[in-house]
Amino acid sequence: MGNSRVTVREIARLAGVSVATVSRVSNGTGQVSEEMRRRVLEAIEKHGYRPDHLGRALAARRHGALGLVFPGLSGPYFTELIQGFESEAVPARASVHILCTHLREDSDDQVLEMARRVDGVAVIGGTISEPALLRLAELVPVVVLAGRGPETVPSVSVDNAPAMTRLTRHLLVDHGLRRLVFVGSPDGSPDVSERWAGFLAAHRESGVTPPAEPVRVAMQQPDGVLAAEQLFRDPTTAPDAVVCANDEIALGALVGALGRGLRVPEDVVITGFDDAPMAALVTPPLTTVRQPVRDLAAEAARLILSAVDAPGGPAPDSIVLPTEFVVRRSCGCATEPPTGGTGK
Amino acid sequence: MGNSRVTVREIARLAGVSVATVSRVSNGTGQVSEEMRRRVLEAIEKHGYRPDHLGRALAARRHGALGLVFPGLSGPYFTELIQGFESEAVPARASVHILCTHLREDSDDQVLEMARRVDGVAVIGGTISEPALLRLAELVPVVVLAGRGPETVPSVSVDNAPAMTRLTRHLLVDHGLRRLVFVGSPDGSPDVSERWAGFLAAHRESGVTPPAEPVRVAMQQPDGVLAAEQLFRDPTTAPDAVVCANDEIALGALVGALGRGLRVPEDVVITGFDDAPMAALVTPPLTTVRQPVRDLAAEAARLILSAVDAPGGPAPDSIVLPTEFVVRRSCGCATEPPTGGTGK
DNA sequence: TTGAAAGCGGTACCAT
DNA sequence: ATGGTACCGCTTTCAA
Repeated sequence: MGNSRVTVREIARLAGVSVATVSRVSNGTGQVSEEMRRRVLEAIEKHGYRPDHLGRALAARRHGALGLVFPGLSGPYFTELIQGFESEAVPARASVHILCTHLREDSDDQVLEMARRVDGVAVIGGTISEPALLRLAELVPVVVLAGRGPETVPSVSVDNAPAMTRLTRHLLVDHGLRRLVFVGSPDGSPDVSERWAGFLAAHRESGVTPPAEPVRVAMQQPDGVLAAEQLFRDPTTAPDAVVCANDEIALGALVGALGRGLRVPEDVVITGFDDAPMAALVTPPLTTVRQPVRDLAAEAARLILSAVDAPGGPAPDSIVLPTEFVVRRSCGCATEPPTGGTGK
Repeated sequence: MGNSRVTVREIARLAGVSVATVSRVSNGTGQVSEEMRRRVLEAIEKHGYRPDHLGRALAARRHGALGLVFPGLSGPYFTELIQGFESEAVPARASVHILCTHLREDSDDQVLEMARRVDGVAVIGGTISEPALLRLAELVPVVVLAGRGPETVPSVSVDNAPAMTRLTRHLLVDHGLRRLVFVGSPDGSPDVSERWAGFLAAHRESGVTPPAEPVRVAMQQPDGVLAAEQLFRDPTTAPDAVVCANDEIALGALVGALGRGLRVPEDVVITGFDDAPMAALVTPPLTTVRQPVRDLAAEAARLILSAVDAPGGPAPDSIVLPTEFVVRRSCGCATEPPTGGTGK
């Protein structure tokens, strides 16, 4: 399997210098005379020497890798997340390990195992147990992405609750809607749980009785159409508005509603969360909340990277990024006037 | 950062045995007396010793990691792909490194860099240059996923061309459609290029003149709606049928067509490829080609894993997995009679 | 400036 | 069955 078996000693022998010198040259550290440097470089070039990552990592006691743990990637949200994370990791010469705990019982162990192969880990909120998170945090720097961890673990998230309150208030107050439902499972995901809380808060604020329970479904398009089927089966109990935990669900619900011959927003209002690329392209375009997913992940990577570089430093503060309410047609608005920050 | 600093020597000293014995116990290799084993286990337990992955990897000259390279993950296709790959890697105690070359100029270098950190790599067809692929292959075992590489590099793919020919023939012959368009870019993706070829072949077969060029767009839902907008802007040049390179595009095109007030399949037929979960759930359900994405990735992982275990062995044969034509309503069929293998 | 040598954390061969 | 020890490939003192 090729020439990857060339080692420092080999090069040292070939160039007639010591391994220390080779190391210095290949790393650009220390002082090396022009003459030596030339000889070494020549040998390196000639034999295609590239320092072995393992040897280097062992000596440096650093893997040069970051971990990213999520439930099971799906949809544009995770796409953005991974790319945002990579956008910071790659320039820092750190590779990215991913782990989908999705549907696996032993995910806590898997994560702990991963901790032995990376310098730091970002965990999507809700993917592993709190004890496991704590254990993990004493092994490597950890940050919770999209959620909140125990006090000691920093996190990066968005202002889900106020954003969802704002959106729900718009439906309740500006559009006078009364029978709203919330689609999504607050149980496993901190994000969704906060959005559900924001949904409830807006109801409380307006004195409208909210539904007792959310419609619990997963976060993908198919789940949205399934939810729509269930919600619109019986016209007498059908809601005025379907507030979805994310755009994927909303897109599915929209397809499902349209497929049953309903008009949106005339017969039913549908809203999302994320502002995924499709949100603006469907008919009617989706009213939603834009969140900076890429930045979120990039911020997480940055936090970890700096914790890795400054071991023993103070735990970084948690970060909450702002969202933006995006009004389009699916909520019943004719145009898009009231845009702007979440506003509190 | 916790007790991860416990080493073999430490444990050996604590248990009053040699490092060799500790190693034997912690690996379950060799013969160890009950007494020794107990003492060692006790010390291990007490100090929470877990062998360091780097030390182990260096000694074994094996990373215990596999790489997965793709253009830029998006949509259900890549979700399935990653999970299929992981489903084989994780049980083999190999972690998964991912690399999205998407929009990066130096992807060839990135991939070569990755090769130094993993034992083998799966590369999605069309993501890196052929020279880079060859270089890569002399560093570690490589398999091309969804595409074909140079003769010496094994690949795993599906029978794209015949499958697409079958689907197109159905439109041409069974439905008598004449003005078909193909949406997708054959350029970067071997999969798409084969599907385009299959599309052309069916036309040739039936003596129908195919469009001179495909409608080149990326592989996601937004691209599909954009394509629809462009295709249906001018009614006089609108196609009878939109054959999409994958379901994502088809879903987008469907949304776009429906959004413009067109009826599907009455006004225009739309077909996909993949049989993603949404395909069966939209209205009308999508006629498409089912491909075993998960199996594809799992097979790739298996191939790499066995190449890693049997270094110097013969290059494994390339594998072509069968697809299944799935007839639903979007092609104009009332029901779903003609199902079955691709048939050749 | 350069080199010898001591690790980094494990594994495994070779004696005993 | 057990222990001593030489690696694995690279970095980094410490002397010269």
